[in-house]
Amino acid sequence: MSSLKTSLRTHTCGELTDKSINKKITLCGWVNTTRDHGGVIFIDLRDHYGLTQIVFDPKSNKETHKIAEKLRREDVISISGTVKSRKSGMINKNLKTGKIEIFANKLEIINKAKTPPIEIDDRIEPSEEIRLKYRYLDLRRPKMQKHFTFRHKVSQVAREFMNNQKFIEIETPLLVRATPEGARDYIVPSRVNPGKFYALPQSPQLYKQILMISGFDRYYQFARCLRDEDLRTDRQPEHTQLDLEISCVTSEDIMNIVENLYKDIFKKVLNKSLPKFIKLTYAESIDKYGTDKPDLRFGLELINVTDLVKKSEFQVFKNAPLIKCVHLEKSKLSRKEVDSLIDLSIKEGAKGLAWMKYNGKALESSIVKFFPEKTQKELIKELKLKKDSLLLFLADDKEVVNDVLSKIRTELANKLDLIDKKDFKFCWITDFPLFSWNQEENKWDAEHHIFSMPTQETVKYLEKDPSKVIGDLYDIVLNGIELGSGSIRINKPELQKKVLEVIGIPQKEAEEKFGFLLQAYEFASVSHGGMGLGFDRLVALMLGFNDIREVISFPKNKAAQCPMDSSPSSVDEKQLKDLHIKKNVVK
RNA sequence: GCCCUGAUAGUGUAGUCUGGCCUAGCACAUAGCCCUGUCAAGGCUAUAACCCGGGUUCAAAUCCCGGUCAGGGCGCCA
Repeated sequence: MSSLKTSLRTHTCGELTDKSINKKITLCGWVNTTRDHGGVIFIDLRDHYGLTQIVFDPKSNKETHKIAEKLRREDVISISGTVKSRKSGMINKNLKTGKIEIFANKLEIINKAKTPPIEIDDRIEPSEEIRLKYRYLDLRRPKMQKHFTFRHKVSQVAREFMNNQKFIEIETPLLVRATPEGARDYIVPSRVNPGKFYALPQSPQLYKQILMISGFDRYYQFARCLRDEDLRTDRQPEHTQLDLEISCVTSEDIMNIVENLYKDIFKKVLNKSLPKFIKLTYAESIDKYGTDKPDLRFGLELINVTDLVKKSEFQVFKNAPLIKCVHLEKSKLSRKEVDSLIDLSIKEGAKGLAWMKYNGKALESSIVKFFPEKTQKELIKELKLKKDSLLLFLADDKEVVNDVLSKIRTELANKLDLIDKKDFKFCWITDFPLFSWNQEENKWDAEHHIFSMPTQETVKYLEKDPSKVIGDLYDIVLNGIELGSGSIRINKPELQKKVLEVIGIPQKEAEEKFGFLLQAYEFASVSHGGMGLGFDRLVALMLGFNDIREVISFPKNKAAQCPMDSSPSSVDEKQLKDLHIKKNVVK
């Protein structure tokens, strides 16, 4: 007997096989398709588990056949009947239940359906707008049912892994203190505290650190994180992260645990064995790929040629602080395609993109004449050019070269189809600088977050030269997308205050805003660290999507609205009055 | 705040570059009829659309201007 048997059904639409021949059963579900032959009528009945073919034969039951003639797609019905095996020629191999069919002798229409505005079908992909407005119908589609079953599986494997590693799941508040750093907070007015506001958490960061101070050795949580910032394909106002924190660890320990977590997930969910994750320092990653989120599914590493080509008469190269190039072997790029890459570089902020082609004997391009023969020979030799090698050069200051050339690298890979879509290449990026210089505000910013521990070797530069301070920080990157980041936390209040001072939060302000955290650390904590792992992104990538809305049940549109329930909405004057809030909408 | 792209029946699209052959094509859906073995059934018939406003032109789905909406990106997102 089925474990999913209820008072209203004996089986689901996805489980009956030839083992159940002649059984009397009851199914309940949606009419997926009807095929009326004038006489016999076939109905594919659908529920979460699959499809089952129901047969209405006028010869055996006139009454039900008459009702069946009226059935339309998406009506919900309950049918009782007998499981019959199909003759050999009539087996449907595309269906789990394709070896059987149900001869109905009782049919009850539970609910007639209005004609749905979208097909419950994976053939036609409706527009984003329609999908979100009728999300409940969109979610009925087999594809979406699969996405959420898949997501559930991933989260179950992750939970199981965490539990086995002795992590305990602890929930932290949704109504929290607003934070001055980082993203814009969603704020919630407090009725009982006029003029005061809670914030919705951007992450459980402070709470999990405090949980370590409290002595909970290993914590995790599937935590909802909220940010009031503009949306993107991979950014929603709320997203889920697998948040974790561990006591008495080094970053190595944490990376090991997280690496094993991902390996376990890929093994158990996709049956894929992942090799050991590559580790790059921030400096190495910037050097080779121009970004701290490198996509390692393809090569095309950036080559620093500053010293090699600086001596040229080419003004652009002569004056540039950094010159890097990408070496494309066996290039078949047309002049037009190269031009479009040049356009891309300009759009992304470079002044241009220089190129040279090697024909097997000599370099060709309009700029070759500016380079002494010796330099040309060195280039050919050093970069091991072969016939039809194409070099794309970018000369500018450090930031522009790395930023733009990394985009050129990705563009090339997409254009030349160098990426195996089924490949998953994880890597760790470590040794991030703790601070970055904010030119607009003329101050230091925290590169990751303000609670990260400086490394022992570089902590001494904290006051003299913050740019030299390296954080005990690590990011996990999958296929060029940042999946999560973490660090060992500062657990000494004095050091924390110093770090806050560097980024322009003086002691007094620090006391006011983070006093509770600093105070907690006064009571002594073991060293600890952790990570926040983007869960929507992981699931989406595993399924081959960039769009996280594919794995979020009720996402917001680009304007952060939900077309289904029309949120955000206005509220009653009474509600506002209770909250001591006056509307002052400026347009 | 800025940039780019798009808007054609219920849904998804063709047509727009190069105005006229568009009385707007196709698929799915919907309605009706035929059909007793189909299976994302088949056949026939029918219903149904050029986002809004202005302009250019003999003529606008098509070109121009303004707006609205949607999507993608930049900024922003420690």
